[in-house]
Amino acid sequence: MNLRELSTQLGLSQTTVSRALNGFPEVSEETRARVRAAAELHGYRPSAAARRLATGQSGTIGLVFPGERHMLSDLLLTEFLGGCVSKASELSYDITLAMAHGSQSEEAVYRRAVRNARVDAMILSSPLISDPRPALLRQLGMPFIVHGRTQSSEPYGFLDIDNEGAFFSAAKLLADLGHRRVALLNGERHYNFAADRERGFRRALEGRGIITNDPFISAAPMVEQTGLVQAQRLIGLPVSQRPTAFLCSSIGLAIGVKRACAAHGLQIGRDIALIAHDDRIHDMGAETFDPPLTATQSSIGDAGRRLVELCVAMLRQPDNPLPSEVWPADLIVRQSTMAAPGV
Amino acid sequence: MNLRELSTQLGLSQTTVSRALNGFPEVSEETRARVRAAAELHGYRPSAAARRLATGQSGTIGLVFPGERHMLSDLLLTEFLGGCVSKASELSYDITLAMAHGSQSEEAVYRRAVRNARVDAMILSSPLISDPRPALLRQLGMPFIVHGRTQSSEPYGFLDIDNEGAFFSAAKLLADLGHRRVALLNGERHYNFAADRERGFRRALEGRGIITNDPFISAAPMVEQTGLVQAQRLIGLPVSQRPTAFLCSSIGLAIGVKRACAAHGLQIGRDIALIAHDDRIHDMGAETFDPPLTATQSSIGDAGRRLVELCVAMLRQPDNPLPSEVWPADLIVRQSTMAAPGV
DNA sequence: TTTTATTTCCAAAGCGCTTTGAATGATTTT
DNA sequence: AAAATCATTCAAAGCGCTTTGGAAATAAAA
Repeated sequence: MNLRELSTQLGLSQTTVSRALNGFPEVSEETRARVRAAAELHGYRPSAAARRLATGQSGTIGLVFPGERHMLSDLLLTEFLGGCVSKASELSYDITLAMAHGSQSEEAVYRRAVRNARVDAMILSSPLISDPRPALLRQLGMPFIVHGRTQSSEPYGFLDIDNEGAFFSAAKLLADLGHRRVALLNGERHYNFAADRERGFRRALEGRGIITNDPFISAAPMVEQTGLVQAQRLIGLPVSQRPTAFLCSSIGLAIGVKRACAAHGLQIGRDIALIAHDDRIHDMGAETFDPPLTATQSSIGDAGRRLVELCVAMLRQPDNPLPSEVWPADLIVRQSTMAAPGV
Repeated sequence: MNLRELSTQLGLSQTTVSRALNGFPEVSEETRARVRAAAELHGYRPSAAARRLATGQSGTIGLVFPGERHMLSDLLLTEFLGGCVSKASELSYDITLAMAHGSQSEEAVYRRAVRNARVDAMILSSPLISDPRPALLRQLGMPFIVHGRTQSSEPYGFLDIDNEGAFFSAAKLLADLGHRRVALLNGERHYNFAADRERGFRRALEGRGIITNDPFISAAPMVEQTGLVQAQRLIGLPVSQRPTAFLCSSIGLAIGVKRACAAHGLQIGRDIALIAHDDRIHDMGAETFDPPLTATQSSIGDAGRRLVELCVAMLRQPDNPLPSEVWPADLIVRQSTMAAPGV
């Protein structure tokens, strides 16, 4: 059942039926109701393909799959994707994934996506401090929104969490608890979020005479293995020099830290204080950690949902100012933090 | 630059240009070359939307995001998705994700996907032993291919690995090594792959007087936590009754088993034999396990790639017989297996 | 009553491609 | 030389929707 059939059925023109169905004002409520009823009755569904051709909109948002892994570590990716897809479904948008393949550069992926015009907009994730993608997409005329922020002179829409503030609060808590040697297990340095977190960390501790030397800061993929290795290295230091507290950029890292502690007979929350950022990954909640983990938290799934929402809003009202949301990441104090030994 | 412009440029009809570009035989090689050159020169890209409308094909393959988590555990999902997307890119197909949202049943998701006709075909993953989806999609007239198999009387295309054979070989190896108490840590029972694996396991051990009692078989989400809990339970048994070997359906489970062993001072490859199925997840290779893990292996990423390939082939040649590929999962013996104690 | 808005609806022109059915000219065959 | 065959090319009809620019009918204003 297509539009023509439906309209002849109703004795109306395609124009009127189309407008009735799409909520245009210049059609009387009475006929609108009639049209709606008939559409419902005959199970009429407009053809996505025809609409796309006519409007030039594809009803699709693109997402580039990270080529190198642990770029967005896998668990984060799934959770984020889940959020995007679920909100997109609600708004009857599609999410399509692209990926750099073979020898193709990532830039080529974006160029191809734009050329083929199969997506109306793109979501950029894991932006680097200095990321070429916003400039590229703007130049190509493809609308986009960034999950996170980047150092860029040109304007762009984004949704980010307050990484600096979160890590400032967390580090400050540790300082207030009397910790004087605090380690930061962070993500890789070229990511903007990692830089923000380190800045918050330093701002809270510096000027208090608290050591924030390089050996106490790691910047590496945020996986358990990294946490284990780095914590082992730090715990292996002489007792008077080793950190009494760890601040981790992910729960995965925290798991590694815990294992390293266990291997040394140290208990989290008694011998070592531990705070991690909690992205609210399914089945990896800070509250189910043992002991329950003090954490800065912000749901990456919700971020995905909201990004899609913002993206669609951008497409529908292109004249609105670009979105720029910064979500707080509240510090939830649980049992993994305690006063520094000897305080 | 669209087809009309290009064709007037060339002094040819749209028909000829279209056919030249799409490799139809009834156009001379000379004009084909001319057309190609001109298209290249002007950077002509056919409009996906127009093509979709004209052909009724969307150039898109759909994948339904598992609503409940650990259905396809997250890491597997990412790896699988990565494979699908990478091959789809090569074939210039798109992958779009759908998802059950809110109160919607999963069936509704499929129905909606079909109604909206935004995908040409779908890939079904993680089929249950008795799965309603193949019947549903066939009835709705949506082409599909299954990653795995299911108990179904009606025909369907699929790509699966030889789960039964793999677990038969693995269990047989353990038996040959003299193990008499072997535990199976499997995925949840309603999944077809889990049933296949259990069957292979039993076939290898039964009739050899080897215990395959229920207490030695677990069927639960294939995550580390499950491995830890189940192994702790089993290792907690009196020494004369506890298993001397574990067969795991995933490396995640194996990690849990190893942790349980470590807690009991048991060493994999010396005190306890361990074999796991290795889906070749990035950064989780059996060969980097400590000790290197004896494993049945088959890349889930490659499976994703191949499924897309088969799917596209199905669409292009609808008259070909339905694909039915079963990949072997070779048993690679490494250092985690040894003769049973006292043999 | 005539004029002017206002509301409601319509015909027709795209959107850019594929594909059917036919025409043209060149080549063979009779 | 006429008829038949083949290799190329083309004009035109969709695909199913949106949207422009009126037109008809009704209501309000003069």
